[in-house]
Amino acid sequence: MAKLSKTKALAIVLEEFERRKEALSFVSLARDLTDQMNRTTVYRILKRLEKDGQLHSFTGKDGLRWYAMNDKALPDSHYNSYPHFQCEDCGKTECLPIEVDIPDLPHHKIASVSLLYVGQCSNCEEKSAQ
Amino acid sequence: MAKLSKTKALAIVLEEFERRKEALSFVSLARDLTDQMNRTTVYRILKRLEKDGQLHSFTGKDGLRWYAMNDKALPDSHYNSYPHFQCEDCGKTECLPIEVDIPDLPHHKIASVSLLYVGQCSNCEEKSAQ
DNA sequence: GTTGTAGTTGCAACATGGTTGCAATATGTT
DNA sequence: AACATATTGCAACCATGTTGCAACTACAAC
Repeated sequence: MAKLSKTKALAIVLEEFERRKEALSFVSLARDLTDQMNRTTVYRILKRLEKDGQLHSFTGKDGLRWYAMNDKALPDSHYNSYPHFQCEDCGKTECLPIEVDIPDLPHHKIASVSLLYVGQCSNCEEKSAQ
Repeated sequence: MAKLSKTKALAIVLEEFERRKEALSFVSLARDLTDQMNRTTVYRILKRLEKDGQLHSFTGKDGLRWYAMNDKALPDSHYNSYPHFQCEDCGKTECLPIEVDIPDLPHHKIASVSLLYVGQCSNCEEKSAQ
């Protein structure tokens, strides 16, 4: 298994990530592409691309699964402690291109660390300040 | 609204947290208490206790909602950046009684930060080492 | 203790996210 | 072209979380 075929659906999903340049939830992506493919297909393409190392995934503040492109300049291991931001008003989610120094835990074997900042994006902050 | 009545169900839930001294997911708690109350009741009691400041909640690695008792010695604000650990083998989740220094983000108004370590608990590490 | 009100519970129903089995189809290799 | 393998659509399913409503319980005022 697991030889990545170049299908139309795969291309559409990848284009979507390249065009929008932001993290996308499975749910919203499936909704946006509903005319072009079945949501099961979206679901499986995301899994495939993640396994293939082109995307990484994380859990948003509401427990939804989000996906974003991997930066080819970074080693895979970077994504073991990759910080993200999610806006509590509009739900929009960003990858944060920063390194955060996370201390080790004694007596635990740590495989990965997820760090999610929750707050207002600049857009929503402006709106709510009016 | 929001005056906390001392009901039997509430007492049972609180006892469960005090007895087990660990984080509990809504799902497992509802399952464990299934003979004693309806899962909707568990669900609402957890919400109530969280609002009341006796519990805090967070999202586990699989997107499930977890609850744990607040340490009365700590200010509420502590729970805005409270780290947790979850075992990737057995799913067990712990509150980590440590402070992690999370850097501010420029151009973002941060309300809270969630930090989840994922790895093996000492129990599962032993098992898998055999 | 009786009464009244506000808060709580059970139940059934529902919404959503995520997942699988399977048959039909597309891809890529020889 | 023929074959093996990977991919897709569909329908079905499961789990988590959530709500509306009527019945009930806690509790404070009397």
